[in-house]
Amino acid sequence: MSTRVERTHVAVMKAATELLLEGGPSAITIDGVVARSGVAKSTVYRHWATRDELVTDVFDHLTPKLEALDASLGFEDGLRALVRQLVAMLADPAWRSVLPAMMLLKLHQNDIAEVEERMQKEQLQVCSAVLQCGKQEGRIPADEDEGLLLTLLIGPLLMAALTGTTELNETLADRLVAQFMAALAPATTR
Amino acid sequence: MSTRVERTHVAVMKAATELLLEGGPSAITIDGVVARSGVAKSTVYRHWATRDELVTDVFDHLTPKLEALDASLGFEDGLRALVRQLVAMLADPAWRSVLPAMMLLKLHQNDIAEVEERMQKEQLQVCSAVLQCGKQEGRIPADEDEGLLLTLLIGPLLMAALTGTTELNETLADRLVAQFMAALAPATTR
DNA sequence: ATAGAACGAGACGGTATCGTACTGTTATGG
DNA sequence: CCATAACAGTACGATACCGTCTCGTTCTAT
Repeated sequence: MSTRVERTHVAVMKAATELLLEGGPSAITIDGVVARSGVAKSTVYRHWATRDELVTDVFDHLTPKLEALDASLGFEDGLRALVRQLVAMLADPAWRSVLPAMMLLKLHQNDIAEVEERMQKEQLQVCSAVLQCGKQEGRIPADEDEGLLLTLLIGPLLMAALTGTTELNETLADRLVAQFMAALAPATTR
Repeated sequence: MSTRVERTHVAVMKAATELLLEGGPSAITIDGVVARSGVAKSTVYRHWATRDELVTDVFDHLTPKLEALDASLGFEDGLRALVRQLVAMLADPAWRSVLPAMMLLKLHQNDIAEVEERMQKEQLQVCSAVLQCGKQEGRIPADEDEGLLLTLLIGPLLMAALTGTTELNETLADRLVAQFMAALAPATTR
């Protein structure tokens, strides 16, 4: 059993999230949230001081978390697991709709920029761990720029999610890992 | 010398574009455009029937064109030229700001979706020509999915433009081509 | 059981924006 | 030169939305 405060909080967040998915960020309207959630306006403003605060909270709750990978997997298996996790994340219709919204809003709204930054930082940490593993195994030169490698690795997934030119499935994931490894091979011999 | 009609048209588009870059799509306001351009509201509505029409027109005029490449370049040089052109396009600050806006709006607005679709179609044609060249040279299997290849090729550039994790320069371009070619090599031997 | 916190319902003022209408002025092509 | 198309300036009505406020009701913890 949950308290009343929790229930209304959840109801508002649910309504706001639905509005976001259906009509973009500008569709998150106090009046709209009130109408859809059944929660009174005065109650909404009891929980969030302003509309922007609510919007930011919605984005914050929608950012997917990347689970840390077991280091014992080793580089190649770890990489495969990472890409698989990224594919699952980007294949989610909700996130595919929210991601462009965040990309846009972060350019003009500091609140959203901070949320996006936190998310990226967390995800970068998980990704970086895998690359570190590759460096320890000698598959990646120690002086290699991690940001560059991650761009090469994740970029195609991002594009697939945003443009829909290619289906986000395991075929893409496997192909991507293969390409990444193939490009790495000559680098180890230099 | 230009006619008065052209001058006012340009003035309005310029003001609207500036507003878009400064504050995102929602910043394109008729009153805002009127204030900034010095063009009267009645005149704006003489050229565009509605606000959405103006916004769509702004996006349409901002979509970058990809120049068709000389087929005599051959596959590898053509690919290099293509990636160089894509880097230049995505390095443009204006386009880096407009692109996420288009990605979002196309999800909820048919006008913008059509503009984006036309752009993507044109660009795909140029990119496809290069891949066809590769197929003729036997560097790419004839049955290979072009969409998949382009995702692998362009994805990293798109990510670099959107997230800023890596600088969009020739280093990235060269690295990308190298990786792409390296991944292609084994595929020709299967 | 009861005091206090949380809530529902909705009125309200204020602001921003859209699109229209009207009047007088200015540029432009024939 | 002159008819007219294009323009400036601005008032206006219509919405949509934000955030505040009041008042009566319901839940919840002690």
